[in-house]
Amino acid sequence: MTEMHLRDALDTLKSTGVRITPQRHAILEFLIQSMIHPTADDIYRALEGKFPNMSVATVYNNLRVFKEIGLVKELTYGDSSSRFDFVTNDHYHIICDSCGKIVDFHYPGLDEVEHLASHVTGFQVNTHRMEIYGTCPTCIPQVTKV
Amino acid sequence: MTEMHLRDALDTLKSTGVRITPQRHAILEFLIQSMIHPTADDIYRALEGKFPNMSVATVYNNLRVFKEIGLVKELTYGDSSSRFDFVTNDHYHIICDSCGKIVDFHYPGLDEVEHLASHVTGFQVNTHRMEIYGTCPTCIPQVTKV
DNA sequence: TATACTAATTATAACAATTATAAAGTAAGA
DNA sequence: TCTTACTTTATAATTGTTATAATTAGTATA
Repeated sequence: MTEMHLRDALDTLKSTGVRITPQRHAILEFLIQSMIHPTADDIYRALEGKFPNMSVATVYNNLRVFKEIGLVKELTYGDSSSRFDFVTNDHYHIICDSCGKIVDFHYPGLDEVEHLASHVTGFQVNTHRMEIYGTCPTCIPQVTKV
Repeated sequence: MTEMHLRDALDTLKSTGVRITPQRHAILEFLIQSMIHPTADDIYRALEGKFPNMSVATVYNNLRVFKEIGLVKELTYGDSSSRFDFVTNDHYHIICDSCGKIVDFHYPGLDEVEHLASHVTGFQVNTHRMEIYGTCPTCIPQVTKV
């Protein structure tokens, strides 16, 4: 699973003429196998064992590159720093207001909203984003108790 | 229309025990009558004529207060700074990728998504956000032309 | 395989949005 | 009016992100 995604991602790099460096390889690998929708800093700290000299700028630069070629999505929630998500099939996120955990879920039918929005506003629609906020099962007891 | 919203908003302040200061009054008034979903800095600059000594911190503090009592929503898109939106009835935003314009539109049926998400993930759902991205009618000619 | 060219990385500085702090000022109830 | 707790102000600090310039390293080509 991870290997397949990684191989696909590296192919995408090759076919778009983006050089495959050890840092890029490692960042992609981490993004793919990570389930935590990491921040740039998460990635930086996760890889500083393997690349003691890597600069934060490298992380940001490459995340920008990955975004440009469509491998990665940037998630900007209310909190200070962006999170990054390796793009597989379309999914949405549900976020715990209490502990911040992000869980993926899938919902097929949001194309209709795009059509309506396009019709009402005259925009040419490209894409959309949606997030749901709530309390995760782990946090419900704490939040509910008086 | 503006007056009504403003009166309601001031009532909300009173009933939640938040003091009504001239700065708060002006920030709310600006948020309500402004159609541009302003940034904190937009607000600050819009009011520096009326309040030459107002501090940016005041703007941020009060936007936080307004958010806490539900008068205002913070919109965090990809770009650097947050935008703020006075909460009236539920609406969504469609954003032009080319010029950044934000247009409101209304769509009733997203409760179903909340239910499904709740069912699949076990979360207790509070709210959601959605934005649509595309090209606005004004920008379509520029983007389309070869 | 060696060479050369171009792009990527690093280290650092700069920047910009936001938040923290402490002192001075003020809204609103007694 | 007086008092007190909350707000504002001014400023400094913090933090996430980007720009710069020099060094390093992929990759195509011979």
